[in-house]
Amino acid sequence: METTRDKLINATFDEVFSHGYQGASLSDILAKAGVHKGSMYHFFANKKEMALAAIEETVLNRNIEKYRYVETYTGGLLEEFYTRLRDTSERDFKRGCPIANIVQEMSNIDEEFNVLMQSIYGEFRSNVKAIFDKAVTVGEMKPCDTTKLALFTTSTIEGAILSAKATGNAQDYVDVIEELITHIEGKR
Amino acid sequence: METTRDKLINATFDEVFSHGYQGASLSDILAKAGVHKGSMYHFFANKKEMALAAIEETVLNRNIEKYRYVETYTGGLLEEFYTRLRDTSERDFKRGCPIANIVQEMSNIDEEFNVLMQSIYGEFRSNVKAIFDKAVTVGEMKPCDTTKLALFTTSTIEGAILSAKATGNAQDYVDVIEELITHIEGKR
DNA sequence: ACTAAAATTGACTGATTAGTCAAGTGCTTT
DNA sequence: AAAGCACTTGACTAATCAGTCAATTTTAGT
Repeated sequence: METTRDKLINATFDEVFSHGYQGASLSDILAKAGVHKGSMYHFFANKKEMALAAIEETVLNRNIEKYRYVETYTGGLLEEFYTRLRDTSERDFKRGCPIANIVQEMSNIDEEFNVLMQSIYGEFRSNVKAIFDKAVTVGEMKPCDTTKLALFTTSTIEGAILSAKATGNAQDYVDVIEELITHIEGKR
Repeated sequence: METTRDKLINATFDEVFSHGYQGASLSDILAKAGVHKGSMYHFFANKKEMALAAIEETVLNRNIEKYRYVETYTGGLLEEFYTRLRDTSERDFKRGCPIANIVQEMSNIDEEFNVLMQSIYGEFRSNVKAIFDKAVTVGEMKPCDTTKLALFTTSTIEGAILSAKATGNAQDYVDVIEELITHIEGKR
């Protein structure tokens, strides 16, 4: 069952993803969630705390499943990584990447957002690094500076999503990803 | 001499760069510019038109100089491109890339912003493509799909700036750029 | 069934928002 | 010097913003 708090978290994440934090209207969130203002202030101190909770919890939940395969998978780890990278079915190129959006909008404005996004972004990077590290361990890849490769990979992925958002053309994402994969393959 | 309109354009660009379009306060812009509200509405129909003008004109002015070297330069074009890429002295990693910021914030919200950013982003890409094209022409680089290489390059640059903004570490930008240059060098 | 706590309701506040406008200033042209 | 136009001034409006709160209902524990 979706509790009142869940409704608020989901509506907030969606609204912030669409309009940014500053552009997110509290009344719109409440209308979307079907929750009254007083109820919201019962669960959250203010708009900011609710938004921070929405981002943290939503991203956390998604990532738990997203990178589970790395631990269980034994063979063809990089291929699996590529396949997931190529998969555009769950990407929303109109809205872009929720993490990147918030980083761009809030990192230099608000310290609490900055801290949260630093942690989320760092986690993203270390998840990718873990894939490369494992690929090296199991012999799928020659030893290399996986920290820098993960930084390069995550940066390029975010850039690819941005390009597709800027042009309105999902193919841009695909093209960048293919070139990125070629680059990573050069390390084998 | 800095006209009233110039003051408004500059203050608007700076304020939008810092706080985003939606987060930009008209009163703050006016205070920063030292211009009264009525004056502003004499030059611009509304906040949005002023912001669009500020972005377009500022970016236009900067790009006119930024890529002039491509036409005049004859030898070591790629090296010059790398040097400029490596130069972080004019980058503001706290605020990130003004273009990317606006794309992220506004492309999916407002059609006028979308059109403008699509044009600016397209120009960025074709400027980079022109460098690779010329490099191929003068024999600095083997013939290749310069359209896709330019897409990859611009995407990765934007991703690099985002990474540095997310972590607050300018070195991230430098590291990504070095890997990017290595990748481009592979095409020679 | 009774009590207490948790959750909900919705009207209200004060601040801030973008935008309007009538009156006034000052430069330019004749 | 007179007229006309570009520009400036700052008070004003209406809407929206986040946030408050006392009263009420619902739920849970005994």
